[in-house]
Amino acid sequence: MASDRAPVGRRSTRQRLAVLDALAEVDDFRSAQELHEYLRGKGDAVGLTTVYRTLAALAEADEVDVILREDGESIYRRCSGSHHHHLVCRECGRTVEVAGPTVETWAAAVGREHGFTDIRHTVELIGLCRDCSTPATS
Amino acid sequence: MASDRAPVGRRSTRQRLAVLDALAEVDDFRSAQELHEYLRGKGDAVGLTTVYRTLAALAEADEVDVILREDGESIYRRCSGSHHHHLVCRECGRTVEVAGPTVETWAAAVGREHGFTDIRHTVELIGLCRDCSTPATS
DNA sequence: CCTGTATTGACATTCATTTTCAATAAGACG
DNA sequence: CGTCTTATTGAAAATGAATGTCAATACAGG
Ligand SMILES: [Zn+2]
Ligand SMILES: [Zn+2]
Ligand SMILES: [Zn+2]
Ligand SMILES: [Zn+2]
Repeated sequence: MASDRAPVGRRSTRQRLAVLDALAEVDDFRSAQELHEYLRGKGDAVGLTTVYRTLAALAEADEVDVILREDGESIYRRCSGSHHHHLVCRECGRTVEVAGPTVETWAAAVGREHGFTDIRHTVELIGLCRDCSTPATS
Repeated sequence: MASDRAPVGRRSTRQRLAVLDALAEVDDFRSAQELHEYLRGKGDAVGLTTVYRTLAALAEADEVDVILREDGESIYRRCSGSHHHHLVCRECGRTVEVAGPTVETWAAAVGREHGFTDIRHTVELIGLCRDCSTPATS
């Protein structure tokens, strides 16, 4: 069944399944280090190197989203196939996926206007979710 | 004249002027390491630590723009005060500043729609400029 | 000039990510 | 099943950006 899920010369190993499981369980952005730690906690340990390699492969295959945190560390998340952006709460990390036809159009227009082609873009939104923006300390 | 250019307790040193000069000369995004190398080449050497410190201070004071390159390294550029985004050529690095009222509006709307407040955003465009998109090897 | 304090920079340190490479396991074939 | 080929793993070392340390130095005011 999973005919095109396993590119030629790609084997199915305990480690890869473990990383995929972890990504499914914590449906949220996590760094490679964090996932490695999480797996270790579950008793389902996977070498850090392998976590990095697996995530890189998944990102390459567009099976996960990668964004750069402000401190430069990459964080990964299992991701719906189609193109979209993220609205992330800077307090609790809650993430909402957002489709942005508006931005896509804008990006293309701006590029054309300046003679640029093959435009790609990075768009991330950061804010405070409803829960986290309450005045606090009741 | 430059009354508010030098915050209280900030001295004017050869090193700081050198970094500012460098930023003025290469009117383009450069990493701290690259600027350090550039200054060393000009014979106007400045310690790497100082380059980092100076850039951080300038960024803090909104005198330079900072963006995260895809490899996670921070790159800096002398910057016009008002808020804007960048359209960068992935080949030659040519940069165009772009004002994006469209995106600002979209970002605010999306945030509101999901109950988020205090929205900030990251928007960068990457493409090929006219020169670099020619079929090549003429 | 003198002096107090901000600043500098060589060096050490941290920490994410990558590289190395010998040991291991997946999967094909008989 | 065994066997063999090759992808995969992971511990340890290497890389490289960024930050911390701290004694030496230079700015600026008096
Ligand atoms: Zn929140
Ligand atoms: Zn988009
Ligand atoms: Zn903007
Ligand atoms: Zn170009």
